[in-house]
Amino acid sequence: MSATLHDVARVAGVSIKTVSNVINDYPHVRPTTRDRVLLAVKELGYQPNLSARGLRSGKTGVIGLAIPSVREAYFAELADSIIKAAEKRGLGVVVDQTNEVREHELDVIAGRRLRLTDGIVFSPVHIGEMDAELLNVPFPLVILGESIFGGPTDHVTMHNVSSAQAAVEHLLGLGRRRIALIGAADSEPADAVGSATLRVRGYQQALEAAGIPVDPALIRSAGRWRHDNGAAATRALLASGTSFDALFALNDTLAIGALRALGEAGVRVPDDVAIIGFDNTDATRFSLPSLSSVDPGRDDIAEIAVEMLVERIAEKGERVPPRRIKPDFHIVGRESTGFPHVTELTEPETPSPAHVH
Amino acid sequence: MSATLHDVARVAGVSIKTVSNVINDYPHVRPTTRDRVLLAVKELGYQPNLSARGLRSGKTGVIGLAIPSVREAYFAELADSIIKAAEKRGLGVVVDQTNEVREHELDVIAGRRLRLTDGIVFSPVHIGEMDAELLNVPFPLVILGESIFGGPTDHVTMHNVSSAQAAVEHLLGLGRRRIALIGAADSEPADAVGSATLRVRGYQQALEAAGIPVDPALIRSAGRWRHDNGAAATRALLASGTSFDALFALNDTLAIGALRALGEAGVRVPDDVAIIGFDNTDATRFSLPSLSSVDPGRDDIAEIAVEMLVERIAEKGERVPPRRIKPDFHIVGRESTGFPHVTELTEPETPSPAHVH
DNA sequence: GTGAAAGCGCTAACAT
DNA sequence: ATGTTAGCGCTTTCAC
Repeated sequence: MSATLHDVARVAGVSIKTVSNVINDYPHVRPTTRDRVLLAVKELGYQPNLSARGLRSGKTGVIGLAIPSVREAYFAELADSIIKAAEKRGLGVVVDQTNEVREHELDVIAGRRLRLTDGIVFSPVHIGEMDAELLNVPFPLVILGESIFGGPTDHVTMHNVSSAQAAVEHLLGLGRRRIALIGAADSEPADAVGSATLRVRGYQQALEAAGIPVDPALIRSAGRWRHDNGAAATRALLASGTSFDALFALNDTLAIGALRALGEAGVRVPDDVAIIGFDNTDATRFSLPSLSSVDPGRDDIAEIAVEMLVERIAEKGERVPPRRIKPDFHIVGRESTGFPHVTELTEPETPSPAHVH
Repeated sequence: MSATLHDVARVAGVSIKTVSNVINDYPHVRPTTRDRVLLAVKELGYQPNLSARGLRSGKTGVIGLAIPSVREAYFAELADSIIKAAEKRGLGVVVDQTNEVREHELDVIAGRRLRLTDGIVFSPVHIGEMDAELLNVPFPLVILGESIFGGPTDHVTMHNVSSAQAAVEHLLGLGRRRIALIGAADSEPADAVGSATLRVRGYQQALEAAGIPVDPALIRSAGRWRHDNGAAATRALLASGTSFDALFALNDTLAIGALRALGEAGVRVPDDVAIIGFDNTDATRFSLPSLSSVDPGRDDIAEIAVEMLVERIAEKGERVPPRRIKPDFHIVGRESTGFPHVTELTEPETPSPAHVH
């Protein structure tokens, strides 16, 4: 099989402790000794056994990311950002998909999944305030996207309420008054703090502040936030006969489904109906028309979450009290709300060198 | 800290071996003993230390997935399928993003990343036939998406050439004769076997079979297969003044970028230009117009890849010779090539139970 | 600055 | 059917 510390030590003519010191960049090693060891390492193609290291040190160098599904654009982009943030710190990422199943989410916080990890970044859907005590877990945990008030855990969340309010104000600013919403939660548990609930609250606040009554007929639930459900909710809205001149989709994927449904029905966007989505995913810049959206600061969220988790993993003894961070958001106006399209490259540029063989 | 086998053994009044037998479902344990052990397990909240198990057994229960980026729709959907296939078998998945950087890809096959895994599913971009010997790795490896001819590794690939040919035949069947292509490789290494090269070959074969000369002015490279590059390549094509009545985008994301660029230019799809993409990603069903595409059998690819990897991981002694599998593909006609739109739910239905608190 | 030895928690061999 | 023992490869005292 592969070489061990002992093999390297034998070849280099030193003890395994010295080899270990070199591998781990322990400073007090004589340069000549270090070189001898490194030579032996290269010669044998030695690679440390991470299971053994993990057993001894209690750290695996891997963190877990528990999200509903990588298949959904927001989470795909989030996972990309999380993986990059982890890689910067030398950490791997195990991705676990909860599929929005509460039992699966409970497994995550019970530590029944993702067990070879040093800590977990978790984006729950069905964990509410009533579950706060469950979050008292014996491993580092950072919660994303929801705010479990009073919980014992670090959170990196969004300004769900105020950014949703700003999105609706964006529509109001266009003179629209009959503003529909798709993506509300199907049912609302008493302790709901999910993104859907909070964004609906922002919608209501914006309308109330403008002196416009909230019309329940304009608020549609949509199940999971996927294209098909966005299209279906919009078709239902059209079929209901309720008139509307703007649409707030609680995320971009729903909005793109809505664009499709409106297009099929011959409704013009933004002339007849203005649309704004949420998340500012890559696809928003390439639909026809391009889609206005709320940029919730996703990259910041990922970076902060990983940084917090790393701190918790390194923490020993006295615990820092739980922290709660919300990055800034901003509204991005595009064609779907009457703004001009900008063809700038806004997808992140990643190095793509020529084929060097 | 957390309980160990010894703790459980002490509480249950048995030896640690018996506990281990129970944990690992070893059959020959007296039911009463088993119950006693399980009680102690529950009482102590015992969870096996996977690092220790990994060290001893040589297996971690985690596989690696190395792909260019989860942010790209095809890979997001692939990762979803791979994670589900792995979960069925009790395996976790560490996701590693190569970003199409060759050095990073070399790290993957050198085992310098994803080292806490039992095996790796790898979708390379810059590994060519000349690298075949590098694939002689000491760990289970399944290659996706490319076929390194004569390599020592299991492959699950697509019918890149013949399905691309079928896609172009689909366009020819509409009576189109000036068929452009976007997404060709920027440069072509001598040993290129990448998806781009193979799909271009299918394009050429289709044209040649139809007696239509291949016009290099109709073939555009596009860098990475992202929306922005698809739009840019299409704008360049339009700006070049070369006339075309159909467009084959080498993947759906490029195609959606192309739809955007054509829409901006007032070109009607499919009337003026018919478009077909590749991958049959979720987004194809919700663009305006909806996008015809090649369904390469992605779910099958994921399932087969994980199954092969699991077999290799379990393999001892005599090695089965490398296998090469290509699932069936098929062409999906939608509005962008003049087919009617179907509003069926074709995104996978995943369980989404009500909020049960 | 380097070495010797203990032991992390588990599984596999062997013994009973 | 259950117990005993050794040891996976590493890091971590504690010597020297």
